[in-house]
Amino acid sequence: MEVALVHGRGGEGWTMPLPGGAVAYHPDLAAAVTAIEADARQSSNPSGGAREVGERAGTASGADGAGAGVAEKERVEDRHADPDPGGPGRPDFGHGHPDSPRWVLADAAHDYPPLLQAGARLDRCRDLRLAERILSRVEGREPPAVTAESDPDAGTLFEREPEPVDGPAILVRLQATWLDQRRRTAAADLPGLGTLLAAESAGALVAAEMSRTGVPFDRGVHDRLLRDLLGPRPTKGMRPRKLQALADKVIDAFGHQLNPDSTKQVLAAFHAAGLDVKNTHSWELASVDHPAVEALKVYREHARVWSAFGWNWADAWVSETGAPGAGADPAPADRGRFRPVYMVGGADTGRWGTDGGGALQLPHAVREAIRAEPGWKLVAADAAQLEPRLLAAISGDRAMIAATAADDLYTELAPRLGGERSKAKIALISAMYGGTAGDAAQLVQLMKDRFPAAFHRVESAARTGEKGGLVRTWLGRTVPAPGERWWQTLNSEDGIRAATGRGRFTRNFIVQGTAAEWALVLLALLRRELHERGLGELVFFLHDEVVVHCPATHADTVGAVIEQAAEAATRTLFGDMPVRIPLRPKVVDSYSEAK
DNA sequence: AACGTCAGCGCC
DNA sequence: AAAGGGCGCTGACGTT
Repeated sequence: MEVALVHGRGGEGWTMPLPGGAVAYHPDLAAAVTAIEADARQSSNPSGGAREVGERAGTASGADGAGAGVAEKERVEDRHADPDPGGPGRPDFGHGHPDSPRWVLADAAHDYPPLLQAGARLDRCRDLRLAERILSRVEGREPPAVTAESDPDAGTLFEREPEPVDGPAILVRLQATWLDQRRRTAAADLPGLGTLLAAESAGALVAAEMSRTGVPFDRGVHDRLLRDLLGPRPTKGMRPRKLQALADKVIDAFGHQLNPDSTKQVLAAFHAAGLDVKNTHSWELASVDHPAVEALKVYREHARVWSAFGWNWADAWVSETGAPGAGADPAPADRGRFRPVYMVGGADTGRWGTDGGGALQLPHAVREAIRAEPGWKLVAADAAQLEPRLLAAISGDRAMIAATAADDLYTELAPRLGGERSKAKIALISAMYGGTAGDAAQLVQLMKDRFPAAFHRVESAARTGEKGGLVRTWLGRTVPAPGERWWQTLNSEDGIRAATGRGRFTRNFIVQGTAAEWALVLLALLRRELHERGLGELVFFLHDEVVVHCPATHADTVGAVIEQAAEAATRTLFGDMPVRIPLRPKVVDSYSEAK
């Protein structure tokens, strides 16, 4: 087995060719990174002309089936032989040039940022850590816990091994893991699994790139929003003036001192006022007639913005512009970029999470501060009613698939689901989430009558989950198997509750998880297209919406590209099935104008 | 002082 | 507006 260490321009760290044009990569030691940084400084184009690492290292690999001039037909055939394909005709969603390898990384979240820092861009990759989790769960197991012991740098890739491995030896481990995963992917015999692994890995690249790019953010606007809501920024340890006034209103309403942040004190205060409330949730208090209720509600809303998305938050998460694209104009002083850390596959369903920054919970109250830079626009696009559309697709319910032709699915279905749009919405959401309260039970019954295939799909997922079984998304992402404790307590009261809860989870999993993978494929295709055509930068992703930052002159083109990517994502998952999943792009200056 | 859990609520 | 799956983040509170 040939092992190559590629120095300088084009390749960094340890690499080793693998079958099928893939290249194992490991960022060996700080020394290699230092060398890259020195090189990047010399080449003096850290942003606009990011180098394609793949373009050079591919020649170093000399791997089979990857020579220049390979006919398109052969490439397609090769894809069919490959258990790890990507998008249509383009393995792993990269641009698919013959000399562009698939980089096999132990953990892109760890290994890719230094490469980005050095000015490199990976076209496509396989993330072994993310793939391992997906494959383990397909097999009904839990992936090994991520601990210091299983740190790839210590040479123990998904297995505990006492002796450290370093230098080229790590590549042997990477290769073994990759081959093992290929074998398991093929053995799983799930037609979408290769696409899922490719999309997850592409997502890892997108996440690292987006964290680096950041969301354009206007500190001045943010400060103005906060001042309007809270008053001027207070000195440390003090509440903002307007927030303190709200706290005083709560105190006045109760007629005695208390801390409105303390649920214990608030609950006691309601009890002292002769009101028998179980807790202080907003919905529990909604039916309570007491002057403190409204004051408390407003206090909590504002306190939330202050503590979670206020000045301290901006200090911690908004950094200098460093705009990769918006080069020419010097950015105004209060411009910055919000740079959250994304966790690909952070939720079991495959949705992303964040590790700090709260990017996935940005309140609408501060979204006005997310603003395009001068001469640029934000193109924000969200998929309307993504989950019910995917329920139609995965269940094969013909009547519901036909209804996805409409822009507003709920209005389209209303005549058959209770008459009003709002009732159709409850019927669908309750079917997908397992709701039973209020009108829900009756409306779900309507679902059963009018759309039996769709109804059966979520019901059987719930039944499987209650019994401890496994359910999978369209592409094959699989729920975690129940733990030992789940089985042991099965017949107790707690066990029954846990089983019902798991049923609700698996019911929702097939829909939410398929939505997550559709969005992942969309992101992967969009990333490739934006880069190939040099149109703009992906800056934000939130479950079913994307935001691209681009020069104003490109905005309409970007909108069209986003719509095309959505259509391509739908075809990647569902082929000729006549399901429609529209994505509505909107060109705006501020994120608050979207939606 | 540091850490974990809970209640509550932000987003999809 | 409700119903209800998935998250992250906060301050309070209880424990070490």
